Amino acid sequence: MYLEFRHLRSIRAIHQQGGLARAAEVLNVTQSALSHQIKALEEQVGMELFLRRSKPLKLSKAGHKLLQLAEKVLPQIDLLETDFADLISGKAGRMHIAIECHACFEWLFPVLEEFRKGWPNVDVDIRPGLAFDALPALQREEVDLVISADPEELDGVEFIPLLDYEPTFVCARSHPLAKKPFIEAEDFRNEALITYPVDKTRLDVFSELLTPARVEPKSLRQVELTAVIMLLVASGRGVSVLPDWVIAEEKYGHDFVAKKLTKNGLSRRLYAAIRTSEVDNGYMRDFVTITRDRQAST
Amino acid sequence: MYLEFRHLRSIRAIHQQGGLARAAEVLNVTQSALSHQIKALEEQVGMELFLRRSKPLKLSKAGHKLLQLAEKVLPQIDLLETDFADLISGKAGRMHIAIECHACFEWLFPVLEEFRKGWPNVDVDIRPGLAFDALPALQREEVDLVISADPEELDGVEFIPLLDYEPTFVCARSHPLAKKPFIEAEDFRNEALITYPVDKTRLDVFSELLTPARVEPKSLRQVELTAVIMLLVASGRGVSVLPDWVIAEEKYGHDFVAKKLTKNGLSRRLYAAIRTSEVDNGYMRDFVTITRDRQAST
DNA sequence: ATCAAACTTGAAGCAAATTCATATTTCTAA
DNA sequence: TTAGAAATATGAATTTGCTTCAAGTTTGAT
Repeated sequence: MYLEFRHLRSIRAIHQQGGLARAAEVLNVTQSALSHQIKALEEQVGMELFLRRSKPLKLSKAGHKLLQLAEKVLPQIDLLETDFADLISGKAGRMHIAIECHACFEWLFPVLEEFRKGWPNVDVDIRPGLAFDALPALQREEVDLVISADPEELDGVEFIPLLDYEPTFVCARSHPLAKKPFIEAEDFRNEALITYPVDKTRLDVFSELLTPARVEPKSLRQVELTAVIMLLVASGRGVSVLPDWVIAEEKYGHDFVAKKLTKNGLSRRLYAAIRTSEVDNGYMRDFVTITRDRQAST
Repeated sequence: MYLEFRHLRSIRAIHQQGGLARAAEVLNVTQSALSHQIKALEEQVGMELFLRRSKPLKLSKAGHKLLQLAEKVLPQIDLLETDFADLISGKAGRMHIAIECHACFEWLFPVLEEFRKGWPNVDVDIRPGLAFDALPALQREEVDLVISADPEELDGVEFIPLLDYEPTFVCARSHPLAKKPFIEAEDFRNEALITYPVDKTRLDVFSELLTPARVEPKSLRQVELTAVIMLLVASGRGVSVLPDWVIAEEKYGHDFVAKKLTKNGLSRRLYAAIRTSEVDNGYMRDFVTITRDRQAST
């Protein structure tokens, strides 16, 4: 059946106005056009849509069905228009986040919790599992924001500083290294290092310390969850290097000690990678603001 | 916004097929046409609907909104088509009934109860309150069936016999007339007659008996409800004339007696008035059949 | 780097919706 | 009943805008 919104609009208008002539005015067409249109529709459908004998042109059974559909469907288009207006004005949108760092969950969740309140029409999601090629995915618009510590010159992508953190050494209270004022690369030679299960190049310990110093730890163990890492460390099964914000979390207890790496400590910076076309988006900017504010307040 | 179903169909097809070329085949247009159409839509909306950089053409945020609408709306058109098919084939329809006789409720309700089971897609309703000009309303298609005892030659309307009944005299057991073998017009001269609140010309007692005999009852009282009439009659407050099927109803008790009117009794016939165009409708015929069957089985 | 596949673009053609002018129907009131 | 007015229907002409054609551009794969 060849039905179009135009037809539904006509049916509704004719019903509301109670006649072709008035409906035609409302619809900004001639009365003749409406007459032709309805006639064509009736041929399509194979039934009369209106009862012509009565003067306040009444709907037939089939006409009622059509009107019913019109009243259900047409308002949805209006809704769509406001949706589009929201999208254009930047009140609505999508912010699917790819995180390259496992530990980021720790601060990201609270930030998103706050964010959602201010931007109810923004579709927020976290997409783990594509840590490896998150930036290409950003360019392909598969995700909209990548949390990364390694900014690079990339076409159509901008890196906005989010927060600074300090990769920090942790070991059990009873551990021999717990007595040193700070930790150096050489200290890892005899240790069992616990890390997240990602490539060495993405781990601060290696990229910032061990690889330049050409030091390999005695053994390596990869663990998915931050809580488990802390558990293993606290019970003396190994040492680890984690961002300072993780160590500050109360929930992991106090059976471990944290130490600077190198005399002055390391410093790393996290960035939000965003498509250049979206850096001015209200919600994108707000996400950055919220993150920085929370960081500053701790 | 100028949106049409065509656009929704296109969006859906492109999404399903993953590309303009394949979608164009499905939609039976050239791929160029689709390209133009989408481009025009995007200009309308003010946003891109698809992400062109990726090969399996992906939807943008705005595109998703449209797809969402399409998946909600397009199936409803298909439903409409089956509705229309039902209407044309006569499986669905409307049967709004106007009754001229008050007492008809008694047998009509059970009939409709049975009818509904067989014709779930027929919209059944009883419309009291237009007893006076029910037949013009039938012609104007405001109602679809009129129950009437007075068939007339009317353009586009047919009268189909439904059932025969006998207008029967009722009075209290203790009433003097209860002893007579049958009742004549003259017997009403000293009686208080209770009738439904309608014009005399529509009351069997008058049209069939009293008016021809030029007899007026001592007094007249109009009562709406059948049950109340029976109550008044049983308690000796007056006499009445009702169809035999009412008197047969168990629920009205047995504190009254029924008598023939005139020696051989009166006989009246009820008709279903239907527009000629609908006499062959499956459900119209079935309504008649059900009514006759129930009548025969009592 | 080159080729093929897929999409875009502009101009021309064409079908279908609209308009104009007029006829017909329906309603109202005398 | 019959005008007269209002509303709807109809037919031909016109215009709109969708579609196609033909050629260009981009994208992805080898």
